Amino acid sequence: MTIKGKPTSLDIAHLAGVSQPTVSRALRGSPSVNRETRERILAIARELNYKVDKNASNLRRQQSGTLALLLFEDPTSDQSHINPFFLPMLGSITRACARHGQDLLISFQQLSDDWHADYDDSHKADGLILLGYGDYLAYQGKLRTLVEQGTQFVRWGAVLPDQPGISIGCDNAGGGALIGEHLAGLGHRRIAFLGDASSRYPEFLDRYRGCDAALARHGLAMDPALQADAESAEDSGYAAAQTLLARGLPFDAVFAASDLIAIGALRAFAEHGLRIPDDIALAGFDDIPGARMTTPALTTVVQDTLTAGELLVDTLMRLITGEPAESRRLPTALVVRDSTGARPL
Amino acid sequence: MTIKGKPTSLDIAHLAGVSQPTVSRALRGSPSVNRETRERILAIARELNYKVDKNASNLRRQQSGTLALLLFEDPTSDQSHINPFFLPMLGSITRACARHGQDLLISFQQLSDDWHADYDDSHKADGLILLGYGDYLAYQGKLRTLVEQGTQFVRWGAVLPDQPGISIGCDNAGGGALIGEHLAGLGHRRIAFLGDASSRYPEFLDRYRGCDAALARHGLAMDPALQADAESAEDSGYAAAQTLLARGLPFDAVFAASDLIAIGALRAFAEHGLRIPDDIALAGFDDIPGARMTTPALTTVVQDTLTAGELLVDTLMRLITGEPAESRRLPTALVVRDSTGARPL
DNA sequence: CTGAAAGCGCTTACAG
DNA sequence: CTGAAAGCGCTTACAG
Repeated sequence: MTIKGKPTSLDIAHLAGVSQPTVSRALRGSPSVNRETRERILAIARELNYKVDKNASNLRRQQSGTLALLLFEDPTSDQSHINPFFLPMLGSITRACARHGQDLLISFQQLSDDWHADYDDSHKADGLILLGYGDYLAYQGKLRTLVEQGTQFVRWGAVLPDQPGISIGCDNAGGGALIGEHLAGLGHRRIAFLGDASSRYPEFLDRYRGCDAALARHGLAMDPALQADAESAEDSGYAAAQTLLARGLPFDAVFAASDLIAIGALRAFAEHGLRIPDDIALAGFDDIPGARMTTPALTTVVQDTLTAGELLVDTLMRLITGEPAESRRLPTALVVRDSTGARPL
Repeated sequence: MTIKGKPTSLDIAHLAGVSQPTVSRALRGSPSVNRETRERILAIARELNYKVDKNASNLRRQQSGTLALLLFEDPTSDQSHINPFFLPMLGSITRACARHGQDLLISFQQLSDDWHADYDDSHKADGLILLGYGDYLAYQGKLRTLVEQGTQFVRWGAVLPDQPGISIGCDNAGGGALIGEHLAGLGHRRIAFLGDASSRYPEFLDRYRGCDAALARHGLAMDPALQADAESAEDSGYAAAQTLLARGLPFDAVFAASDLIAIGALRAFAEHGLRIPDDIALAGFDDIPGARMTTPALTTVVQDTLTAGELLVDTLMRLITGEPAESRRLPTALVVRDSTGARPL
């Protein structure tokens, strides 16, 4: 018997001398199929290299077996730039999906797009993973829409009390405290902050506050006059450092809200003849791959992106299957390198 | 009329007072639908936030409307590492897919997996994009299987004459020549090569040969005794540099087959007290984001990854729609930084 | 220009 | 343990 095109379960049924539904049951491991029958069917399926047609299966079961990953690009950066911080996360997300037998659709979005009403409605995905640094207020409304629509989603970002949906994030305040403790311990007093420390950027805000809290334990405090807005991009960090320098206020250390910002600031300081860490100590956040390669290498805070990716997928699957799920904060750790002058160069 | 769950085309048909097939035609912009009717239907669809069910549509049309991106991970590196070189390409691929109205499934694979028989057979994707540095011989057989199965695919990598399927790659020989010309022009004579320069790694081999050809124009040649195997990973580059140094042969410049290899080599040289570029000039290939951040910053060859991503998708779509398509080599350019000492530090 | 009919390849009650 | 039947939501000839 020759089969034109890809084999279907009906082809296998004919070859095995059973009905098509029996093939379906055998393939899905239903216990109500006779062992011999099942084995015969499986053997034939293997030989024909049969694969269940996902479209038919999904249509019938009214689910998609796929998750969608929406990566929000920084609208300011040129389109070739994806925050390298998300790279290892991407890896662990795809692996976690594979473990759950889910396919992963990936899509890059602008915060302004109407991504909130596509994947779910068209049955392309059972749930959404939202990834990206960005202006929180700009998309909070869309998150609310997702909740109203009953769309299942998890988001990487700051874990806030009043927030729509479930978020997985790192302990930003704790990470900020690590930096504050480190800098204060090195004897620095006037610590500048590069990054938007407002409720628009809650992750940065938490890092700022955490740092401030740590300083308080040393009788110090962050000075709002030493804060300059920046979003997580090199150019933005460069500009923020320029802004800070232009103010002419003294400072002896800088906490950049992300490594990308720190790298931009490094360039600005170099252009002004400022030596890091001799003149100014500089710390970042994220521990992106490039953080070890800068000169001097960046002191920073590492987040457990591998666990984060897995948790994101696991949590979304729980949501989809109706199991209880909750937001989570993951621990952070300090990575001391040369840019804070804590170890001999 | 209240609709339970997501609206279907039948819901819209009822509301519009037409048959369900007419709704389908109107939605797909069929010219044979009366303008008024179409507009009425579209208005209702918009209001209900109706989206065509992909599973049903794909099942009926016997296609998937999605492309699958298979990213091959370096089996030696720990699982958190994706070659950063592919990051901008990933971005341009997803954007190109969106332009073509295709969804993008992403999956990380080991070369050893049997990815060659899954996406296509289960109708999950209409075509495959294969991305990754790796041992070519290890998967050439699988490429052949894909061709035999009639699976549509494009691959990023060396463009070779006798190769199964279609490849998009950069002009590796041309890029290698740029490095050879640059190093010879700076007066270097004994140029080592870090990278597997065999037919297992045809991209590296082309870079090696291109460099050799450029040297020939200066009365020089690559010396096989100064070549050490490495695959594209930092650790592998570190090890290769150690191997090279252990041979005790003199050399004044090093061409690393990729930036990752160069970065590993940088570490090895530093440990041996060798200064770059004073003692040894070092050049890489790829211009990954980290290449500007090393100390000294890496001289390297940049590939047009943005165009590459687009071309990969465009070519695959041509294959799927049965239009003529062919392999292509994209131009490269030299990026001179500090590691070859060509400009004052 | 529109409708009635068929069918894509599955899964899942329902009988037996 | 297995089969006959229905149906998931579309698209596409085929009539009219």
